[in-house]
Amino acid sequence: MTAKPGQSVRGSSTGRPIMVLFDILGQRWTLRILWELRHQRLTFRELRTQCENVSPTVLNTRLKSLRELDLVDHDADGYGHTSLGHELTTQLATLDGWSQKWARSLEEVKEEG
Amino acid sequence: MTAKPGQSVRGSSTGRPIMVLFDILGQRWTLRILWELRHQRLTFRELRTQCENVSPTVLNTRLKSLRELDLVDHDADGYGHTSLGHELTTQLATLDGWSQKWARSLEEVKEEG
DNA sequence: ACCGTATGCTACATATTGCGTAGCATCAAG
DNA sequence: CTTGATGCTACGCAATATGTAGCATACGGT
Repeated sequence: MTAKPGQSVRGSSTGRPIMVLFDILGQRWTLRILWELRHQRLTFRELRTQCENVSPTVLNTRLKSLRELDLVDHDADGYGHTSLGHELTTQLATLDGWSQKWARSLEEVKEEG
Repeated sequence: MTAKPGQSVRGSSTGRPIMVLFDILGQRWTLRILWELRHQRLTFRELRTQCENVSPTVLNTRLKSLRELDLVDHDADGYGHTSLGHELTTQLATLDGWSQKWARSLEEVKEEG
């Protein structure tokens, strides 16, 4: 069962939306799945390939959750973002730029140390 | 061992920073830990309490990773964000507002359906 | 010296979750 | 009536998380 905002999730009985969000994003492959769908819709098998052959068991479980939470939908062209899912992924996209800066910063630490 | 940018992580051999970031954020409690430190430093035990008594095993493992990745540090006042950790958490903070909108949207779907 | 309390952290057994391979059912095209 | 693509499930094994207990250290008070 996928927890929804307003319901208690593992690690939070408040049901605060941010906690629900952290709960699902904190499951392996969820962030990656949203990410891989950022530019185009993908079939189940294409998505598997993009996600380094994640096991279909996990992929299916995640897709079920993401569909229940109205972040991903499914049609004849395969899986893709809903409008909400698109918004979320847009927010996440800002992390891409930041992560590159972060990586450079870690490099410097390594060289200095 | 904590993967760093440039090294291959579970699910990605490219070492792309965004993948490394997704790898660590996609572990249970990581997002929550960063979140709870957003306003003040906390001791190990305070942090446990804030995180609904997460097991010390997991908390310690996460803190180790976050320290290796220069997102969290530790001093006499306990654990807190590094400047990089603060930046990251600032990015995540935008998710808080979005998640509330998302929760309202899910409510509407429930009422309509 | 001794106690009470706080700190960060580890051990260990159990429970949950994820993984990888194989393969099923359905459908459309040749 | 085969071939290839689809979405998806079964199942056995491995990795990860959980929860309780407790250790070692440091501090202040008596």
